[in-house]
Amino acid sequence: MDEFATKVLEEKENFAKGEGKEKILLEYISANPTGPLHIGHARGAIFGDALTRIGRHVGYDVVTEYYVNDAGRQINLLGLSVYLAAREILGLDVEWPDEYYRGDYIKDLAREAIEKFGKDYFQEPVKIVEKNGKKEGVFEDENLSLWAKDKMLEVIKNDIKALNVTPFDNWVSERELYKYWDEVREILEKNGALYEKDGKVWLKSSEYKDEKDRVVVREDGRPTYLAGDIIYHWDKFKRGYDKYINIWGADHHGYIARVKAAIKFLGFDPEKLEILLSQMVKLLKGGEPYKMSKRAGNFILVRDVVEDVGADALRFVFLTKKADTHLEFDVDDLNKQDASNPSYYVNYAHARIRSIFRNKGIDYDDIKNVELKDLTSDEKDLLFLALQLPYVLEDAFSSREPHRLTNYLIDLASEFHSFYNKNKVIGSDRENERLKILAVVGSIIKLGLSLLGIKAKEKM
RNA sequence: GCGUCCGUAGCUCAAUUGGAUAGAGCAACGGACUUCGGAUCCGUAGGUUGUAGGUUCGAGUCCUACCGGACGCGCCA
Repeated sequence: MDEFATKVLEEKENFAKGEGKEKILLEYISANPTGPLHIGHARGAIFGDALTRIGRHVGYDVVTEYYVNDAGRQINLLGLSVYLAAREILGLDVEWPDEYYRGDYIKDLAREAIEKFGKDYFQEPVKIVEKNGKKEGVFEDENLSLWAKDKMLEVIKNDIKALNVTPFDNWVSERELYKYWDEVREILEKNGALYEKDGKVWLKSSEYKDEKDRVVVREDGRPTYLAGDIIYHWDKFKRGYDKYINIWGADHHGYIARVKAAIKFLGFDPEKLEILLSQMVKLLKGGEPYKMSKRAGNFILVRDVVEDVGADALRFVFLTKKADTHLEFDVDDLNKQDASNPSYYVNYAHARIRSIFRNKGIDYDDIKNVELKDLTSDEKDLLFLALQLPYVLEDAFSSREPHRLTNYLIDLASEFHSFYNKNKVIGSDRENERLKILAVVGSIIKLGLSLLGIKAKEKM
């Protein structure tokens, strides 16, 4: 054990590092660029980032990717919403359709759009038509839609940064992928995946576990969203990774079968695609359910929560639980900066250790050559647990369950606090041995937290 | 109705993937050295793991049915 303890202190943040494992493409968040990230997105974001950090540390070549849904109806709806909001600001008549995005960010965008495009741009009223019993706005100006989309992407990038999520390696645009549609369609046809019916083109996804076949080209010739996703996965698989991981919101689970079917029809191995679901977060506020709807504009912004409690506390809360089970918590609880927040518990353990070294006026390096022998059982237990980190990391990544690392850190902190209350360090006749053990524990906590994207506190 | 997932202490969640007496935190109660930082520690209490069967040496974990909940069942994304 002494040998490993010394290794922890010598290698510091490089302890338990591996290399040369599988190449993995990890796609996550991929929220529509039609609004800022809300608390539901945060769970997937934090989950994906923890996986990335842990995976990279233990030696996987993890490449991260965000798929930008910058085509289709939602983007059009965004442009329409900004246009209408601008007219309202300008004091012009507005007839509201049934569906449009609202919320302060739309108004902010509208004000900016007036600056950028000029007042005259918004003179023409929006025609409203009845479609399937719903009032729909007719809006065809791509310029405003795409401009608004780019603005939203900037906002999302800032939200990602605020969450302390490692910057993405790739941003892939759905819009740009459609130019490969003919090529992909040819492959599908050659593999007998498509047929025509009622003037539409269908994918035989029911041949591979899907409930029914799916339309990929509409009657008017426009490919559907699924077509875009097929192109995207074709593009992914062509890039030749060992494994592909997608993190989706659990509400998309019904989509898995058709995408896997498509991959098979493209001639690739669907087993290489692993889809992880991040369950919805059920939020309460003051004990009452907090209903989130993007269109209604009453959702909790990542930005606001981070401003309120900090990214670290939010990350810790999410990373203590499995990502694919339901999670419920009260927004008001995030404001409580007390013991009910386990991130304080772990951080406190670290801060205590640092405090001991401050009092002693030395650092970890100064005691790394102390030989550990004849350890008491308390000392042995604590050191042994701290040295489990490499196994925990391996396990947390291969099971895709970063919460195992978090719970391990809570265990380790608990073991330490207990030890601390029972055993004097400074001034004891085993001072040097104990300092070395605490140095190991401190290093491990710091490293573990950093792999969760949390910075260990020196003082609290 | 069909499909996917879930149901563990009053509350929020764990349980080394089928292993020994199901564990933490919060809430409750009782204690701890005038502190190497009490944001801590020690203890008490709290459970027939939704219900009923089944598989086996062994089930919170696997299978079946039922009860309860979430989500999906768009030519939206």
